[in-house]
Amino acid sequence: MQRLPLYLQCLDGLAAGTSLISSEDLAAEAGVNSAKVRKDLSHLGSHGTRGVGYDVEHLRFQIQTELGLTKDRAVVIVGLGNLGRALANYDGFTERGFSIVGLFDADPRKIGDTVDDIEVEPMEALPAAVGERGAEIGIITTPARAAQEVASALADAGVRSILNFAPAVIHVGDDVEVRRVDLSTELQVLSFYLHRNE
Amino acid sequence: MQRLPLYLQCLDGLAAGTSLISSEDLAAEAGVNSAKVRKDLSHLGSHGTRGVGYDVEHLRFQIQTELGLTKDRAVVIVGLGNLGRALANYDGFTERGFSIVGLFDADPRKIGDTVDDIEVEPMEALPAAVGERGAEIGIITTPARAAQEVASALADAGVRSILNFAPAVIHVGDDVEVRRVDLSTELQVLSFYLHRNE
DNA sequence: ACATGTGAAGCGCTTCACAGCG
DNA sequence: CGCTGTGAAGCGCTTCACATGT
Repeated sequence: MQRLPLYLQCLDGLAAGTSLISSEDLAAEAGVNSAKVRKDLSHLGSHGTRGVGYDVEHLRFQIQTELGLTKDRAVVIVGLGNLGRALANYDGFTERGFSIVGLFDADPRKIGDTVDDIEVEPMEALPAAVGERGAEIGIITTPARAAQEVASALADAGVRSILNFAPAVIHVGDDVEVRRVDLSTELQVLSFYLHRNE
Repeated sequence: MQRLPLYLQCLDGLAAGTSLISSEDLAAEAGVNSAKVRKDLSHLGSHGTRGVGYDVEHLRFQIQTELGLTKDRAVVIVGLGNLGRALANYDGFTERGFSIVGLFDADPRKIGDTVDDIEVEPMEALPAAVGERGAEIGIITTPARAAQEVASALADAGVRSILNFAPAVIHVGDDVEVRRVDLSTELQVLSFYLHRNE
């Protein structure tokens, strides 16, 4: 089901006039097999029209519903180095229904800075802020050494989903979903493919 | 083989004195099954010692060799918005043997800016720069609408691996490896899990 | 005794191929 | 006639379990 956001992105990239799309065309756009597309979409009870294809607008709505994108999600970011600041300013989040409701950093010199009109708060303010503002997702953009402590703090505060950009593996309870995005890992995988063809 | 960078990261995170590690311990650290670790490591002819475990330093060397991390890789970044600038400044790249050899942007106002001591050049300079500086990897941090054009330009210039942060699906020839990192997609997947438990 | 390395079984995802429907 | 929806086959990854080696 990790492909649904990909499909959504493909639908967004379609020419403005397109109101119908076949599984074949969507598959080509997404770079996957068309049977896979049909199976994925059938899982959401998506009734396309046989002989015609899928209604783009309806499909978009169904995917958004399945992903729980119909309501806004409150997000906090911990660690306002270059990456944290870039994410705080990233329009793509707000455009897709993710509201940033808090920025936190352990460095006293950064407290009080404003990034994207939001004030940076100290770590001590995190637990209360998460509860009061209903934050469900935490983004970690700290150095590796701070990542585990921050993850635990987020989990304790009630955050149930963590997106970890720190180059460290973090461990939390089973009730918290963690996704790891490591920039160096991505380059290393590319390096592997380059190396393979040498 | 996408797990090798993860293992490498776990090895980096180990306490300083640790010179031996069992598949069980490494698996726990990485959050995977221990049989998987052994199978992965056996694929690189990694001879651990039965009854003892793996030599951490030797293992690290073997993984780095397998990933082709023994030589530096030259990287160019296209698109110097917030994210591009954050990546240009990201120490993790240089620490792991990836050298940034060029920064490019289509916006004339950004040309000549320096980011991390590197000057931003216009898109027209890309083809020659990639060839002269031996760039093998291109990072795309442009808006979605520019991503395809930039990807094609990179491929034409001779780049064989692309890391795409733009929220768009790009299409290139089979001789170019593309990895997609979409920040919104990550949040959408987390949203799905949140939604699932509601 | 203990941990690796690995056949073999298991499992889920992917792909095929076609029946069913518009 | 065209495209969806889906059983069934295929395929690769994961996991088990144990023989092997130190």
